[in-house]
Amino acid sequence: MKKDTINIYDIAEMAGVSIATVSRVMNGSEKVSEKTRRKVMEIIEREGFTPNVFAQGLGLNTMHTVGILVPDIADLYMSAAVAWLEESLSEKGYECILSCSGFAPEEKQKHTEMLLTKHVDALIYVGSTYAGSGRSEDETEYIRKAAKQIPVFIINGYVKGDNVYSSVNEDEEAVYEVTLKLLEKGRRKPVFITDSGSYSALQKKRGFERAVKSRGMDRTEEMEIHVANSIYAVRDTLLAAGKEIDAVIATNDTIAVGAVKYAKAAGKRVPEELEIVGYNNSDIVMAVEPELSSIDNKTEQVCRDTVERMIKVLENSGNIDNSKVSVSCRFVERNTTHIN
Amino acid sequence: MKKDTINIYDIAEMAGVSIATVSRVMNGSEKVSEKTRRKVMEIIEREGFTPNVFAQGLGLNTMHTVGILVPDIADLYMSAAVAWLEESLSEKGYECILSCSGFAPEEKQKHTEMLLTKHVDALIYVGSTYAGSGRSEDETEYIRKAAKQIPVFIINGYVKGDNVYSSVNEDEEAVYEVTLKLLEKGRRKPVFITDSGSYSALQKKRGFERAVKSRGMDRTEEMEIHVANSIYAVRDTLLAAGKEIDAVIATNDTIAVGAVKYAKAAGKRVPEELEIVGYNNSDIVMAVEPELSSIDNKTEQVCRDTVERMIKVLENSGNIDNSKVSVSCRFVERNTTHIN
DNA sequence: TTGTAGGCGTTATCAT
DNA sequence: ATGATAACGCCTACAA
Repeated sequence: MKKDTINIYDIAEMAGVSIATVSRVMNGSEKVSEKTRRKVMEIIEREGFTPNVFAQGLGLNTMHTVGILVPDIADLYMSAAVAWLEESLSEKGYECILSCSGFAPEEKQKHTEMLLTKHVDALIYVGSTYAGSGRSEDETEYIRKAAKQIPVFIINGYVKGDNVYSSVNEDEEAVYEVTLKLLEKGRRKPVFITDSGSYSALQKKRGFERAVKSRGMDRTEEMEIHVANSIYAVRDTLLAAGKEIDAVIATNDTIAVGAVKYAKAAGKRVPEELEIVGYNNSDIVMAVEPELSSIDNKTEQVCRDTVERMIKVLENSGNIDNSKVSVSCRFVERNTTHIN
Repeated sequence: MKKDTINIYDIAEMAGVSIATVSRVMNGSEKVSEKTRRKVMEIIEREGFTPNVFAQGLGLNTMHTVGILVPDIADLYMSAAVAWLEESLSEKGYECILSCSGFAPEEKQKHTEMLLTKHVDALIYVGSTYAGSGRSEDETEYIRKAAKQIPVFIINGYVKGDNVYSSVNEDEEAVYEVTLKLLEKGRRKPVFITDSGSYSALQKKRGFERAVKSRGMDRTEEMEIHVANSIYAVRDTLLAAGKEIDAVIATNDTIAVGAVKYAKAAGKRVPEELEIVGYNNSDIVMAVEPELSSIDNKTEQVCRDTVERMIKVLENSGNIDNSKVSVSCRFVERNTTHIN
């Protein structure tokens, strides 16, 4: 039985040079005469030779691969983010290993370890669920541990630590501003709805509360609803609560759609009697009727920037790049609000 | 500077055995005495040793990794499929490398080659775009070429070839039946709308045409519309066409939502004046108003089955498993039709 | 049951 | 500019 794949020795032999020379040609070293380079290249191309990545990895301890962790790739926001990340990474010559961890802490850790085992060059966590609630440092300990081995990047969440780079949206500000506008236009019974206790959800909540208080209103527990991330769950929760509400600020678009469904079920006109603001400005905003006003958190930009930073960190490792980057959001008004 | 990672030699030394023994313990070989096994295991665990995957790969020529190709991970159907695939693969101890190829033939081929270069154990193509239009064998040649090296699986598309395993939905039948029902209920101006000329789109079209003809109607060019995969594009195309239509069969849910938007813009009541059927039964069906009737192509089942088959093929390689599996679809009626 | 040694295909460090 | 050779860390005949 013959070898199945051609290797550097074969090429060396055909070209009548040593493997060292072939390696130099492959890696674009200067120290090869133009003549030999051409000769070797010709054979490499003719034979369609590509170096064995395992052997390369063994020596260099890298396979130009990055691990992407995501709680749920079927989620609109996450899949959009992964799409941008993959594109950017691919442009830069990196492959990505996708790992869907779910939301459970043990699983997040397990998937992280799995990826480290594969010797990826960096880790990118997508979604603020990985940043925990901020209540305890322990929640994010596994991230710092990973960061001891390779640089770690977080999309939309802040985790403190050496070698961990965060990219966060100015969610507090965005929610503050939009809530304030709603109140200024006369809304009196706003509710904040979230499905999560993550870093970013907390930022948003803070923005909401700040706006409410700044208008001299009492912020009450009743103004804040925690619910599963499902259209029907939101609709039914609101119906069951039976409260008077005239504005909804949701921490994602799915929840906001649930609010629209609630309005329909309860016979409330949107936006006249109930204004609704979503978050993420995902593709679903167009599907709903009326079309959803939403806060755009600039996924594309954040993802591109993150990959850019990753490359920088990887190339001049030791770079003291700014470890936390903020990007502002943009309110996109459609037909579920009327504040501009 | 010290070595950064502990290796099999270190463990062997600590345990006072040879590396061969450590290797045997790691791989669960029978030929190790219970005593040494325990001693070695203890040290392995204490040190948290994990074998270097590159070295393993170099020898065994596998890293327990599969390549997943997808034209667009931000698409609802694709991301749902990838979610199921990743979950199943992960359960079986496989990692997945995600590659978003887009729809261009050269890119599909390039991404395929990239993945082969990484020595993945198998390739999974998600979406019938990879199966081409069926007009020419050339379109899918790159798939057969890949299949010479590793088994190839296709989710929702059929490609003929050795070592390529297809999983297809009975799309023709599904569309035939639903179209027939619509016609039987009195619809006279149905249109079929697609964004694609893929294998599965063609199956669907065939089902549509068969139903139309079976009712003694003339199938005309006008009944079939090709359009970009965008809500607004569909809406505007239908508005511009200004045709009388009373039923829409769409090849995906996004297109169907576009039809709903058209109905609203044109002042047609759904489903009374216009019935609309989507495809994929994706999450978006709930967001629209009225909620979308859609054909469920059982993504979860197809993905799980595919991974199951993959494992089988990988384990007893040479297995002559059935290379084409069909799964039937299920029409899910919601509020854009009234045929049941 | 255990150990020795060769091979997997690169890259990199020396000589030359 | 080029070649020989030693890592890299694992697996697995083959020997003992």
